Amino acid sequence: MTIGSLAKATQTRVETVRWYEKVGLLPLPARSSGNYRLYGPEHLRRLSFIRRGRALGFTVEQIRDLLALADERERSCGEVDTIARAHLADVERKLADLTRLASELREVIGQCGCGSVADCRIIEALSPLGEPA
Amino acid sequence: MTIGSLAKATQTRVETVRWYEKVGLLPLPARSSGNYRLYGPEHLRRLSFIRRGRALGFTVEQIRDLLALADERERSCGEVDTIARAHLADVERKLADLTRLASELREVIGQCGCGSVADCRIIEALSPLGEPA
DNA sequence: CATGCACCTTGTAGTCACTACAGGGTCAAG
DNA sequence: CTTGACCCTGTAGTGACTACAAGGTGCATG
Repeated sequence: MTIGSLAKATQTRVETVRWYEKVGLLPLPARSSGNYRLYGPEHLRRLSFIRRGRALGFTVEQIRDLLALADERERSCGEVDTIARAHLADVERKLADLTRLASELREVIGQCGCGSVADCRIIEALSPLGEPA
Repeated sequence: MTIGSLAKATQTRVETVRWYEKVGLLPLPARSSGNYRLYGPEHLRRLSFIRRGRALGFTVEQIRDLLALADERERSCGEVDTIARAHLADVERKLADLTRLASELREVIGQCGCGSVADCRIIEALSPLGEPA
């Protein structure tokens, strides 16, 4: 399959596929007589793995590690577990931050009577030292 | 005050203060005889505004808009409200995404019996088409 | 056979909000 | 007079792509 079909099959942009190749996540594919990249089912599997990992929020470096581990099939799964748990902890931290942030924002917005900027509560809330300008 | 004191007072890095100046969020300060930047209370107020906005997750562009609006004090506060509500909607979307993601991750991790990679559920969960490698 | 069009190629530069130097200058204390 | 903390400008790097520019390939249609 060409890069276009591979991209479509994995919901990826063509440029992104080439970028994964450049940073070494995808192995170099065969080339056609006209120098087009030609991919097989192996590439499709690997790219699917990468995309699923990205959708779960793993960084490219984490995915690189996971791919390397996945290739050593007899090895213990402990490191995989460690990476995944570290990532979950990260996500949970972000979740807590965002939750706090959303409630602060809701509070700020709720106070806006939508009069003039001079007595806008939102602007005031952003200016802890007094009026701006 | 010098850039260092301003930075300390607003919990900002010196480089970041200079960067805000470069992108036009902070007005050019006076200079000392030795070419040091010299800031007054006006700069402190403005930088506090910027930092509080960033802490609430507004983008630099949104803050630029908010600052411009804050300077027109007789204007209606509607646009400020619009920006803030758009941002809240954004945050709530991210929150929903992260929540879904965390529960997916927890599920994947929960299934890991920590045997060998060959039958690791985490790796399997990342490979929707079958085994990787 | 020529033309058009979709697709492919390489390479470079841009995004966002900083961060990290390198290579120097300034200032106050000891 | 030297040390050390601070300051200056400018450039390059971060992550994970995205967006071209300038050109080549492959196939269908006239």
